Order: sequence, then structure tokens, then C-alpha cells
Amino acid sequence: MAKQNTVFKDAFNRCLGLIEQTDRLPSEPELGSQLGVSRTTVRAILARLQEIGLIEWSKRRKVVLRTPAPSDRFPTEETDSLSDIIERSFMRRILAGGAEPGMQINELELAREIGTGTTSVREFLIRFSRFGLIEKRPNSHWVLKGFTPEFALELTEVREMFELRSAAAFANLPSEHPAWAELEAIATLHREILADVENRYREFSELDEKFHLLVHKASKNRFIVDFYDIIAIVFHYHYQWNKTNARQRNARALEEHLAYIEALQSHDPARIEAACRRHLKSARETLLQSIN
Amino acid sequence: MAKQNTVFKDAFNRCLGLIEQTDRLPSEPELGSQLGVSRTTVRAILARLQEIGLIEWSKRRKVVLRTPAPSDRFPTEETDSLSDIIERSFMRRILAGGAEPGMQINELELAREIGTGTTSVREFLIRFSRFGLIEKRPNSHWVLKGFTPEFALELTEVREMFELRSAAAFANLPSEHPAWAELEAIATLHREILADVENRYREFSELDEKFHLLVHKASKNRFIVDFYDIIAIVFHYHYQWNKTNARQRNARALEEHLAYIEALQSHDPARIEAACRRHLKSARETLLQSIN
DNA sequence: CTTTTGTCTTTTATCTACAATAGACAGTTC
DNA sequence: GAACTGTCTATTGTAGATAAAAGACAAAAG
Repeated sequence: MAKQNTVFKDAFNRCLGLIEQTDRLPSEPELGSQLGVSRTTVRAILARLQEIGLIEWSKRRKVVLRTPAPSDRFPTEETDSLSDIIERSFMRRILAGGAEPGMQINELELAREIGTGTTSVREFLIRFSRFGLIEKRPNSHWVLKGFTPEFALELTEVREMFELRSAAAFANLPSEHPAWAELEAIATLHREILADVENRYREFSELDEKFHLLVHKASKNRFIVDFYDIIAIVFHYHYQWNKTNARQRNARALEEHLAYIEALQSHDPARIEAACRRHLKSARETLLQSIN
Repeated sequence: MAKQNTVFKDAFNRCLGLIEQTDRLPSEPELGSQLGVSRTTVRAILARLQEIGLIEWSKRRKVVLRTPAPSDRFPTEETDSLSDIIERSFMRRILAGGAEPGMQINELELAREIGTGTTSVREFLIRFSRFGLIEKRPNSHWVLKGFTPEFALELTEVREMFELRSAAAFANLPSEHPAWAELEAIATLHREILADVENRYREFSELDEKFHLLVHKASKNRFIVDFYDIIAIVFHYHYQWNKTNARQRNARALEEHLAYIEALQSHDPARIEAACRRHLKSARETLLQSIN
């Protein structure tokens, strides 16, 4: 196995969705840009579609013959990219499992456990090291620094600096900037979820990420925007394995977000700073509580 | 060539320095910790020392037979680790050579040019991507974002936030903290270089890095300290290939540093902030000027 | 003459192999 | 009996190979 064909399989599955809606597929380049893959992959997809009798394909004619069945799809396990698999598997080990700070991380062992080559694991660890949770000893192992209260404090300290500055920059965006429309859309979603919070509180996580990323982007600073990756991944995985009081926690955050959004819309710097600080403070407290 | 033995060669060269100072070498574990390598490497070094007649080695007896000659050393090109070579070579291309923003970076081509395998180049690019100068298109090439004025502005914006905060934290370090002694040593060096700035201005670069890193470390925040890597590498390489007005520029920075250091020693927050801002402002201006 | 397709080349993602290096354990020496 | 050495094993760093995916170019179709 040199390279997994997950790009092909994932694009194929998404292509089945397109087939359900039309009876003729567009040109190869058009399909490629709709699916976000190259023509090479598009042609592989078309070949397979023809092979399993879903379409009749001859040059420009791509006629849909029948509705796709669930059995036509590739199973989801096969469509995840290798780095996603490694990431999930690694994060579960260090956030969920009993991973002590100072523990050694062994590339070979990790690779064996995940069932992959060492190169991919190694590249993942290098990429992941910027999150400050692991550290390399050259010519030797990696050391797990651990998801500790210190880590959370250092993370939130920088986050607060960056977000306060970004929020201030947001207020100064020209009124025709698309971010304002996005902000309004996000506000509406907040209100909808809040109205039925009992059932929909799980949608908060994704919305949270979208909202804060929008704010950070207003800084127009790649370092600030990139840093948000770290926050996002930490919150994403941490709360995925730590669901105590999730409903209550999310309801509160939703309300804080709304106040924060309204402050942004008011363009009043003092009000923005106050609302931003209030939310960041409670986010920090929640994170710290859940670590101990 | 599976792995270059640069660790061995570099440690061997450093060991020649030890040999000049004694007539008997210590035990293997002791040597290992002095050279920062494992016993395996120490034994390889001892074997080679014996082979070229520098020592007589028998179990615990390691008697120096003669003074090392320059020809005993391995040439410096062979002692640099592969990642250093790749880094230098890459930085020269993008900072010195005409590298346009938006240019594609090709792993294979880079590897061929440097004369190394693709794996090492790839790992370098992944590590390097956190500096915000390149970006990956999955399943496709890397894109050079370029060492542009925008980059410099984004970099210095974050730097200023971090350094102001670190400087404030520095003033609050307890008086018995070793950082104060280090600061005084750095101040002394500043005065010495400044007294003979015509001849010694080239020593500034290294001192600059040491000083700012010391300040950043006072933040006790891994993200702030890690970020200083980016600043250091940018300044390091940029000034290495851009020496216009180096003497004058360094003399000015030395004086600003001294004012900044004295402010830190005064523990007066307002004075610290003022001195820090003044220096950061001129550092930013110098960087920006040299880009255009 | 613009867009699409057929064909071919190049590049990336990943695996495997192997030398360099680290590290463990038992026997040896002081 | 503490530290050192001899020997062995495990892991990392790097090269090289290969399938997947991207992309280039000319011929074909509208």
C-alpha cells in the first residue's frame, strides 16, 4: 500500500449525492471542481460508476441509469484520510486515556497500534508538536507534556490577548464587509439553538468554532488565525470526551456569545471588551474545572 | 546511506577539545554526559581515537598519546545535521534569491537540489510551515507566501504583544531569580561591545537573540516562548543576507537595549513599557525598510 | 476558438528497509 | 557495592520504491 485511495473513495461517495439530483453528469473538469479533486480522480470515479451500472459513460454522455443504493457507497472508515485517523487515535490516548505528563512517546509503537507506517506517525507528531503538548528529544523519543492546568492557563492567556485584539479589529471592519453578514447569520443560529436548547445543545461545539474563527480572522494576522487551530482542536477533543454538564455549559456559552455579538454590532469598544472578557473568563474557568 | 553519522562526527570533534586539556579521558558514561551523546557513540569515538593513534584505550585506561592535529577533525560540512543543511539551503532560496510570493514549492526538486531524500525535505517543510511563510495544498504542492511587508507586520504585531507582556512579567520576577544575574551579564556584554562597536558590531546578532529570549521566558508561557523561534529565525537569516548599515543599525539597537535593560532593573512598569515600545518600534521599522 | 476528452508525465503520500544512535542488562572492576 | 565495561536490543533518521492523485498537452468535439 503506497498511498490509500481515500480521496477517490470520499469523492465517489459525494458524487453519489450529485447523481441523486440529476440524470446527466456535467463535464469532467466541472465535476472535478464540484468535488474538489483532479480530473484523474474524476475519471476513476466515472469508470467505477459505469462498472457498477450507475451510469452509461461514453465521452460527453454521462447518463444516470438508476438511483444509488446505500450499498454502492464506500464505508466511512475507508474515506478518512490517514492523518485524521492518526490524529483521532492519538488524541484519544492523551486526552481520554490515562496519559501521564512526562510519558515517553514511541513512534514505532504508535504506528503498530494504529496499523500504519512510521513515516505518517512521525509527520503527524511533527505537525502536532506546535500545539505544545509534546516535545522532541533529538535522536530519541518524544515526551508528552500533558494536558495539564498549566497548559490550559498558558493556552488561554494567549487566546485572551488575541481574541481581545481581534474583537476590537472586528468592530472597525467597514460595514460592507461580508463578516457582518456572517455574524448576523451566526447570531440567528444562536437564537434558534437557544430556543430549543434541550434538544439542540450538541450543535454548539461547531457553532462555537465558527464564531470565534470569524472573530479571529478580523485580526488579519496569520499568526493569530493559525493559533486558533490550537484552541479549536483542544476544545474539540476535550469536550468530545468530557460531557459533564454539557447542556448547561453550552446554554450559558450561547447566551454569552449573544451578548458578545450584540456588543460587536454596537461598535462600542468598551462594551465589546467587557462582553469578550466575560465570555473568555467563563470559558477558561470551564476548561480548568474539567481538567482537574 | 540510511542515517548520517553527524552526531558521531560532531561529538568526535568536540572530544578533541577535551583531549587537549587532559592526558586521561574519564569513564564512558561521564564522557557521554559531557558530550551530550549516548555511550554507543562515546565508544565509537574512543574506537576512532585509538585507531588514529590519539589515545591508548584498554577498558578503563584511556591515555592521551599526542595533541590532536587539525587534520584529525572531521570537516565542518560533515558535522551539520541534515535538517540544518536543508534549513539553510531553503532560507537562502526564499530570503536571498528571487522567490516570488505565490511560487510553488516542489519537494522532489528541492530534495534533488540539496542532494537528499524527499522524506527529510518533507519533514522540514512541515516543521517550517508554522512560521507562516509557506502553506500546503493537500495532495499537491506547497505555496510560498513570501517574505513580504505584510508578513513582517503580522509578525511584529504579535511580537510586540508578547514582548510587552513578557517584559512586564520580568519586572515581577523575585530578586533571587537567576534571570536577574543573566540580565546583568547581558548588560555588561552590551557595554563591552558598544565600547568597541566598530570592530565588534557583528556580535550583536547573537546577543540580541539571547536577550529577547531571556525576556520572553519570563512570561512562563510556552506559546510565547515558542513564538520567539519565528522571530529569531527571521532576523537571523534576514540580516545574514542583508548587511546594509549593519554597523549603525546594531549600534542603535545596542543603546536601545541598554535603556530597556535599565528600565527592567528599575522595576518601574511605565518606564519598562516605554523603553520596550521604543525598541520594538525601531526594530519593526528597520525590518520593514530592509524588505522593500 | 473554446471546452472537453484521451493520454502521458510529474509529484505527493506512504511503506519498507537499514545504518546510526540510544538505551538496557549482566558481568567485571575497583 | 557503586560505578564501569561488554554486549545486545530497540528506536530513530533517512533513503528509495511505489500507488494515488495532480496536472500538462494535444487531439477531438461542439
